[in-house]
Amino acid sequence: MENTTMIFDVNRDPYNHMSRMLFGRWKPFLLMAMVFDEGKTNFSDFIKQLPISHKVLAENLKAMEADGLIYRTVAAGTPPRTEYRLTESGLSMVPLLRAVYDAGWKDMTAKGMPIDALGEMWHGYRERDNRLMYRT
Amino acid sequence: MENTTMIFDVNRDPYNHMSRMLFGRWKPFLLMAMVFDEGKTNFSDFIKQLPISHKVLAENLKAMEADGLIYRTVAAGTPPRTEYRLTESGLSMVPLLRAVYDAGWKDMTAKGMPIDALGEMWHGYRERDNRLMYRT
DNA sequence: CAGTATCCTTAGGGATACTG
DNA sequence: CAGTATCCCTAAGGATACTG
Repeated sequence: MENTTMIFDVNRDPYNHMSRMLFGRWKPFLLMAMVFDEGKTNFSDFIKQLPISHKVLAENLKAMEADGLIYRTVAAGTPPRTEYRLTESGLSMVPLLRAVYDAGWKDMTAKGMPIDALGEMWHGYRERDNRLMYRT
Repeated sequence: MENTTMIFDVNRDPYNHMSRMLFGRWKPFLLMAMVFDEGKTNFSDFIKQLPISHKVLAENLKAMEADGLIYRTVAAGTPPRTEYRLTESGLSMVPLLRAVYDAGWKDMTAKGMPIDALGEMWHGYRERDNRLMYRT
């Protein structure tokens, strides 16, 4: 066969798919928040737990919904309450997230890098203290 | 305890550490290239296999060296040959990369999204064909 | 061959204010 | 409460040319 110029299309690659769908700056936290809240979290609870803006939160939740990781329910009332829950697909990503967190935790520890204490609470590396984990 | 304003420092979080160190646009490919080349790859071999610019490649390799994932050797000669190899630490990341690739491959397949054929060759989902995988 | 050096474009995120 | 709408800023990456 002669010279071929066939090259990678990185945009059709599973790594990039996962980076986009699951490993942005906020998505692992949003997903894990739903796990720790026993499956449902409302909009303002995300805000209380993370230094994220409304805009970025809304964007991320929309993308995750479009990717089939979560779904949204609105309970009527005044004011109405919107809850976000994990789908089966979203739940299936948890072990992978934990594996990534574990590898990162070990690498940072080995290198003597400081690790956020609240993150450790979220992930079971430190005892949870809800007085610290929620802004009121 | 009264109201506390303690919040996350996402920059001290293992997810972000891993995203930065291992999951950029190119790093999984650079790392896997070294695995498939039996541990050593020289600068231009990366260029031949990926649509990456010299500048971005150099930046990524430097960062990976600083993070202890790879190391560099220069063999004297005309021209000199520079080889990059995985460290123990870099090699230890391979199972995690495979797990992420697998999850992404399955998710994309389930959703009917097209997957890059060359990437599949790299990851053992399709038989390797070096005539396709190298630009000459 | 194995890089630097410049310059440019874009996506992701941040701050703030407004609305049903 | 649960979002939109604006505007801004920076970091990652791309194109191209140059060098020991």
